[in-house]
Amino acid sequence: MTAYAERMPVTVLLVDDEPLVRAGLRAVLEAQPDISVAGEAADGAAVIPLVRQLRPDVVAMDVRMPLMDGIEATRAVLRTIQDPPKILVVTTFENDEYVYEALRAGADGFLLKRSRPAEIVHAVRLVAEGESLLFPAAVRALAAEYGSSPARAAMERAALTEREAAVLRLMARGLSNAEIATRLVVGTETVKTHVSAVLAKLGARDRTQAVIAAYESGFVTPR
Amino acid sequence: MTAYAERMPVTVLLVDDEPLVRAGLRAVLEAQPDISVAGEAADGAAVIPLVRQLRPDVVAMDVRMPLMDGIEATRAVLRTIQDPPKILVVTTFENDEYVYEALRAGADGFLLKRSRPAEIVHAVRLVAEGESLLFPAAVRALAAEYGSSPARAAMERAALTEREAAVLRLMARGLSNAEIATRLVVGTETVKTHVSAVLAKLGARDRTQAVIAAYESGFVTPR
DNA sequence: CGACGGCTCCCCCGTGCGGGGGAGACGGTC
DNA sequence: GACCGTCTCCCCCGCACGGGGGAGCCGTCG
Repeated sequence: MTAYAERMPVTVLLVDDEPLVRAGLRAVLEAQPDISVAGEAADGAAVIPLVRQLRPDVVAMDVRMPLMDGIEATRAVLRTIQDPPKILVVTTFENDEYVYEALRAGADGFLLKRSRPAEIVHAVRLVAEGESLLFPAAVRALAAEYGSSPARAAMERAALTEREAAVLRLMARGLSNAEIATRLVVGTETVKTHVSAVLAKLGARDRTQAVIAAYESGFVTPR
Repeated sequence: MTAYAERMPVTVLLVDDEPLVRAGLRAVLEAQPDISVAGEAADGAAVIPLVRQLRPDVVAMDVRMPLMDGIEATRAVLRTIQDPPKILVVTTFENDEYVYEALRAGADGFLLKRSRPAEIVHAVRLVAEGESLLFPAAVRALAAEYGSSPARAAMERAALTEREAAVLRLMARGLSNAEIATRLVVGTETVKTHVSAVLAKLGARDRTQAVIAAYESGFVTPR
């Protein structure tokens, strides 16, 4: 179970007033073994203490929020926190005046909510590495240059393979081997192989212990 | 005990042009054992064949989509499909003219993207049961009556005895029946009795689902 | 008093689970 | 070319798990 957490995964704090968007970002990002969501906030006003506490590498920050918007929150983080996290501004609209405001305020990147999961993942990895993503075009260019399967390279260094992670996620939802097989459109024997691999890698004796490890490690999260 | 999957889970088709929203809805809905996402579509134009193929109970339909919008798609489904699925219109804005259009076109419900997960889940369950959700206020009222989180509500209704709770705690730490028996200084048959009671009360099919419910309800917590 | 619920233990029985082994196909790396 | 990792599928096999019964002991409560 020392799997992911050990090799310096990218930790992300999600800040968006819509739980659905947070859930989506979380689902997309947690699917990557080298990215983990450290926490969530529903408003910019809650960012400062959370950043202090969680020390995330990246903050995925919505622009429009009820109490404190993304611009104010970005300014507050950069002013208040020493060695601040990278700030990835998340927005709905292509040409959002607020986004440019946020970038002027010091945000490191720019991400459209309508982006494909691979692009979202890629954007998080890039800003974490210190790259700047100022325009959606840049995201696409970089994603294209990266190759057809962006996740592959990172996956190879991960403890769980892509397939094993998928199986673990379904295990953590309470699915039986047969149900997982149906869902993934493979045979039950294949699922058993993956389950055995997961158990071995997590040091779990049975699927219940594996699910516990998934919760304890943050691979899946309650709520 | 024929727990969740048996009792006719609600199947949902997600139709939204934004992958992030689909991922969010999927994450929220799949967290419920009695709800499963049958498929996804990125545009209203793809809905008809998918509905024919998947026969979902509910279609969660975005209003604004590039090729065919939710109104047109709703009309198309109701006109084309015999015994059509319930249509739950998903929208970003509180007062969206398009939503009323969609409702006039025959949609069964109305859901704001900014809704809390519990509300989303509740809305899906209700339209699946034939209820209509025409206004957000109705959703909130019902959600409020329902309680904070579905899993918690299930736990509260469960009313585990002291012994059953003790057994569940140990289950959630990965112990086998034999180990729990040793720990509690009782026979394994006794543990099995308690485990069965826990499964029945939580509506879980096996110990893994019980442990998941324990985490989701906050009965046990990570870390 | 009897009824009831919680805790304890017992039986039988089917099966899902997990370990062990092997194997073919594919895609990379060396 | 050989090699390795992943994904896929197959076999056998033992056992823990979970469902279905039943039963005795002990409290509380009407």
